Amino acid sequence: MLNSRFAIQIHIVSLLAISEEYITSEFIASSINCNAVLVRKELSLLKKAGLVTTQEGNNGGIKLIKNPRKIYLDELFTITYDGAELFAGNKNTPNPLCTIGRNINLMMSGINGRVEAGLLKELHRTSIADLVSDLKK
Amino acid sequence: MLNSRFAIQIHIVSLLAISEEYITSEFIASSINCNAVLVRKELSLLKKAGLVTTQEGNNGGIKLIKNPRKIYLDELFTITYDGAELFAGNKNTPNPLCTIGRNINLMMSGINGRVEAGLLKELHRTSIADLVSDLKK
DNA sequence: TTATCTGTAATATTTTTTATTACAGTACAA
DNA sequence: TTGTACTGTAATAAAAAATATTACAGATAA
Repeated sequence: MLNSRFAIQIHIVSLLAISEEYITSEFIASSINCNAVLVRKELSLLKKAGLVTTQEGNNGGIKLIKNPRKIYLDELFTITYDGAELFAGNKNTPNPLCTIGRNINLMMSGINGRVEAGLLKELHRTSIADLVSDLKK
Repeated sequence: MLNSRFAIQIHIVSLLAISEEYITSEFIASSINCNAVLVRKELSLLKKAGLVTTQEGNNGGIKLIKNPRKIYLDELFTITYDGAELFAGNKNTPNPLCTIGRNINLMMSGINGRVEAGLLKELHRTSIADLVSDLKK
């Protein structure tokens, strides 16, 4: 199973999408039920990507600045795992004296590429607005 | 990143596909460069799924019994991660008092379902025969 | 000027993954 | 019929990754 970062980002952005004003990272963390530092780390990436803005100091917090209709899940996925080669698997160096050992990393990298491209295409079909409108029905 | 089980299965089956006779789990493990017990665990699943046969005792080992042209990567993926909800992420129980907290698990489960279906479709486009014929070119 | 935020680093804890050890069961071959 | 070389699997240990905690500097509103 993947780590929870992608799920955390979706949670964060969904929560922001239904919130009118600034909400705090502690509030978000208590909704997710995880540590607020994890939330702030993801927020840092979301901010860098231009999805949210933050207000430091008293009564500060986080606010969504990108239209949730235009936030597709592939964007979040890319923000989370960019360049990670999620499906390539093994980190051990395979035996170069074996035909498969010599080639497996390239094979896996190819598989990873095709799979990831398909994945992003699928994720692009759903926006945060879709997700939160579903739950309002 | 995912664990290495999917990569290990692909490695195992590819190696078997280019081998004429029985090969041992130790030999496979040395090509992958991982512990032989991990290999045997995957082999146990591959055997259950009817892809390989094993011969115990001296001079024994493992042999492929399914045509590598008919072994598509989605089959291996399913054998490896069946029912794991790979993309659903977080295991913590989210806050049921929050609208998003109440709904996130269902949302993620839906996303997981769509993504996984697309993934399997993509993986079905590549067979083990494709993989090993590529590397022979 | 105090209380409440963000931002981030450093560290600790927990969980997952991988490796190791051990040994019973099988079968070939001398 | 006995030694050797396999599979199969359980139990445990070690390593790595994920998550949580603590700490504190900097910002800002009241």
